[in-house]
Amino acid sequence: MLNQQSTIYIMEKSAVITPERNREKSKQRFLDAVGKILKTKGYAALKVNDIAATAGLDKKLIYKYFGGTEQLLDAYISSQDFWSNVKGEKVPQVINDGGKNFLTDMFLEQFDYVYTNKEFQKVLLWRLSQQRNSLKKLAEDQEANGEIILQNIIDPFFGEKSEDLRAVAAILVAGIYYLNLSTTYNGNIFCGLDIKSDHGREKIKHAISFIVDQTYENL
Amino acid sequence: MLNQQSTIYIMEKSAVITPERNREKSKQRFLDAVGKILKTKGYAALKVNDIAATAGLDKKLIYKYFGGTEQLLDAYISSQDFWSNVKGEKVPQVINDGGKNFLTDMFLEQFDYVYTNKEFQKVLLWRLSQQRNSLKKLAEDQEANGEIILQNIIDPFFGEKSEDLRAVAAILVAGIYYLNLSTTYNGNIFCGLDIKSDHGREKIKHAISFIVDQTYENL
DNA sequence: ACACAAAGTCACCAAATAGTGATATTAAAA
DNA sequence: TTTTAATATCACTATTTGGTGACTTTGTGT
Repeated sequence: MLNQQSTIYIMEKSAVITPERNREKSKQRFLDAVGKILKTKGYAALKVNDIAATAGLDKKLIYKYFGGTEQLLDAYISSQDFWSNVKGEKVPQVINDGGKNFLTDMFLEQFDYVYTNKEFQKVLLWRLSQQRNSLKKLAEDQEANGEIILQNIIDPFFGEKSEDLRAVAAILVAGIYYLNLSTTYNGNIFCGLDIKSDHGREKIKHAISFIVDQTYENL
Repeated sequence: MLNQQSTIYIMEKSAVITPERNREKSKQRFLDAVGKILKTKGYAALKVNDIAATAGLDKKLIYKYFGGTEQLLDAYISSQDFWSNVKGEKVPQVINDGGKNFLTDMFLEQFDYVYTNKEFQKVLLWRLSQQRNSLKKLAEDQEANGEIILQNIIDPFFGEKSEDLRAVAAILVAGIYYLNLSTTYNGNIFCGLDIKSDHGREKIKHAISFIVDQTYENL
């Protein structure tokens, strides 16, 4: 009568949904829950109660394992590696076009990456909206990654005009981010182009390639 | 003894801070309060209690005059004209360069406008983060404004290549937005350029001009 | 089998927030 | 002056959210 056990046993196939009593696995479940909520509801919905419910565990454990929601979020952020596609390691060994093709491909790839990766989109938004040190660190990591590429590819080729290409790159990266963020909530049309349609996205990609081309030829 | 009046009278210079008992003026005070909070604390801080406190009036009036916080925010948005700087009326009568100078100036002006106008920045963020019809309508208004310019300047000059210039314009506008948003929270450095320094901003502006130039010459 | 430490749950408190009924205040009409 | 209707305030409730102490459950070593 007293203390009705809340653990639910599903008898079919002997599948048992029950806490695993494994600290590490439980921690991971909280981290996963953060990712899930972030992806589906955005950073504003990252509340302890919700996270605990999503993880299927008691919120008390968040305080026990991480110290609090803040630290859990920090742990989540540092557990992710969003810049894997823009890593310095990807810089090719042999470059004979000043890196034009490499840069173009990188921008185009990034354009699709941001488009498909909802979690990354939410992190971008999160970064714009919240003062959190771990998020700031994310931005710094990104800068550090980019810097490798810039120094290895752009600087040698453009010499003293390097900063001018950096400015073009900045506009491209920023544009790629915002275009994809914008279409999520604001609507699909931007400057009269449907950014969610294949046609619209092709036009944008074409423009990206064009801008890089022109920069290499006429800067 | 009972019911101590909270209205505060400041005797100096006979300046009296007191509710004006004027519905329209009070409504305006609420709208102003929304703008003030938005500018200083961002859209997430737009709570009834805070808005009422900032306006110096009771929150009950928000329900009475607007119906609720939602409607107040809607009223605020429609009371503002955020696209005043990108209005179709600004299109010059005589164009002999295909609108190149006009477009360049518009982009450069927009770059500075977003940089200085904190309220506008918050609205951009707000639009990216919230599901609110009035915000979506804002985006549509913006599109409508831009469309006038695009149709009057770009379409006639670029003909069937019009969509390709629209794509370049989309990247530029989006880049201008994101670069300025990013530096507010993420840090000043973007692609190795200090977007808040005069030098960095000059480089970006130079890149904007360069991209428009190249588009007009080589698209 | 037993003790015990770690995993996990639950009931509770405190603070913040949205919303409303009862009441007071005042400008202006009668 | 009195009445009245609109303006405005206040005190209260309900809900949501973050946080914690006391408890139960369970795997493991003795």
